Order: sequence, then structure tokens, then C-alpha cells
Amino acid sequence: MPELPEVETIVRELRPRLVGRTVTRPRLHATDVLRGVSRGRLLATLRTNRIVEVARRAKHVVLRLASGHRVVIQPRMTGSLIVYGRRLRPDERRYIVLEASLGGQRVLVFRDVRRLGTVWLLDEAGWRSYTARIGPEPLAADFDLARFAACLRGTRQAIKKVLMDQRRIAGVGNIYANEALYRARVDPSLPADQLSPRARRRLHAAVLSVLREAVAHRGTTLRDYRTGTGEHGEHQTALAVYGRGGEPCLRCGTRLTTTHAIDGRATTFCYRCQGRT
DNA sequence: ACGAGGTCCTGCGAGC
DNA sequence: TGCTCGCAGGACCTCG
Repeated sequence: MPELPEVETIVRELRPRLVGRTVTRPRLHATDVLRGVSRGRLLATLRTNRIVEVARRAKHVVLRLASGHRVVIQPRMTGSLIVYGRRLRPDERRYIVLEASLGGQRVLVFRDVRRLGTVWLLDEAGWRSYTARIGPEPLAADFDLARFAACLRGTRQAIKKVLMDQRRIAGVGNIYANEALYRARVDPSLPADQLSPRARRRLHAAVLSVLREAVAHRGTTLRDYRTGTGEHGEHQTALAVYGRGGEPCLRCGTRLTTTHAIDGRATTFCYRCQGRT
């Protein structure tokens, strides 16, 4: 499930393969992924347009075109964005949502088994309002403790839910919220406005270090996630809590607990290490 | 402001 | 073996 580190990995691999290329032949195989744009307008805009920038915002891949439009793709749960330099095998063609031929054999493919992913086409004004609704980037140089504290201010919601709220902080999903809370020894159910200054400082550091390590590992592949070149990430073996419910805590040996009490999503934590502080 | 629950979507594994 | 069912869950929605 692509979160910030996975999308960052995708973008880093797509960038040198896409920037400067012109879309010769766009094809759309499913229309239910489109948001705010018709099939005809998306294809007409892509055709003969040049990709001038590939960027990440939160968990979204942003392709800026020479026309000034941006194609924004959210892979969500099962989406992948891969550049191929060869013809695809029939099994690789399954679940393709959008493909953009780029001349020669090169083709950008957006594949999404469950089609929970979305594709937007935005002009300059549309992009400004789109990005304005998303919180700050946690890996940006200016995301210091004060900015993090501001993200948590004014809500009594569980800290885990707040970490995953894209309007407050960009790019953190279920896996890395679990991991960061464990690393910081913070109770996931603690109301966000009740974190002590020390706990807030630990959590700020943990969010940054967890995300940076996952980026260095090119993301976490549990099932569907692939990098921009179709490879697996390597961070899954480094997870301390996600998917480890019932197994021993790496710090104290206590059996890790999994609940669905926070927003109905799997939360795995150590009852002993992550007490209320 | 908040929590609960529904919606989208398909593959997979558990249970019978 | 073959069927049904619940779950995976990010982002969005409505309702109370």
C-alpha cells in the first residue's frame, strides 16, 4: 500500500525515465478511476504532450506536462506505476488502468487490481487548491518540532488517526503510523492534544526516521507494491510491529497486540512499551 | 468536534 | 472440492 516512502521511490525511479519524454499514445482501460475529468479530455490532453516534471505530493504521483496541466495519480491500495522499455507479457497487461506510450518501446503503465486508485487532471488553479488541502510534507527541511506540534493541535482524536489524516500531515499511512508510534513509545489511542512535550518530541523524531529508513529501503512490499521499475521494496523485513500481532515485542518480548479500535484499521502495538506518557 | 459506519474495488484465505 | 464470507484499507461521504 503505497505511502510516502513507496511513492517517493516510484517518483525517483520514474523521473529520469519520463522527464523530457512526449506521450505518443495514451490509452485508458477503466474510467471509474477518473476524478473531475472525462476520458476524452484526459486522453486528448496527454496526447503529444511532454512530461516536464515528475514529483511526489503526500502519497500522490504528480506528472507535470508542458501544457501546464498536471496528471495526479493516487495508487492507494494496490496501484503501481511502472516504466517499461519492452513489450509487456499478457499477464503483465492484466489490471492496467492507464498506459502512456513514450516513443520506441518505452511505456508508462498504471496498474491497479482493486481500482481504488484515482487519476486527476488539474490545471494550475486546480492544482493549487488540491495541494492546499493536504498537510505539510514531513520530510521537508522545515518540518521541525514546532510544525509537527501544530499538526497535532486542537484535536482530541487518537494520535494514530491524526498521524494518518492527510489534511494534517502528508503521506503517513497505516504501516508507518504504527511503526512511528512504536518507535516513540506512544500509545496509539492517546488523544493527540494529550501528548507530553517529551512524547511529542520522540514522535516527531520517530516519524522522520521511520520514513527516511523506509525510503532508503525503497518501500515496503507486502503484496502489491512495486517500485517504478517493477521491483519489490526491501523494508518489509525491517518492520517492528506492522503485521507482527501476537509476536514478541523486539524491545521487551511482550506479545504485540492488534486491535481495530482506532478508525477500524489494524493497529499493532506493545501494551508494555507504549504506555500513556 | 467527534465517532460510527457506509462506499468503492478484487483477491485471498478461512471455514464449512 | 467448491462455495460463501470477511477482511485488506485510503479517502471520502453521511448521520447522529
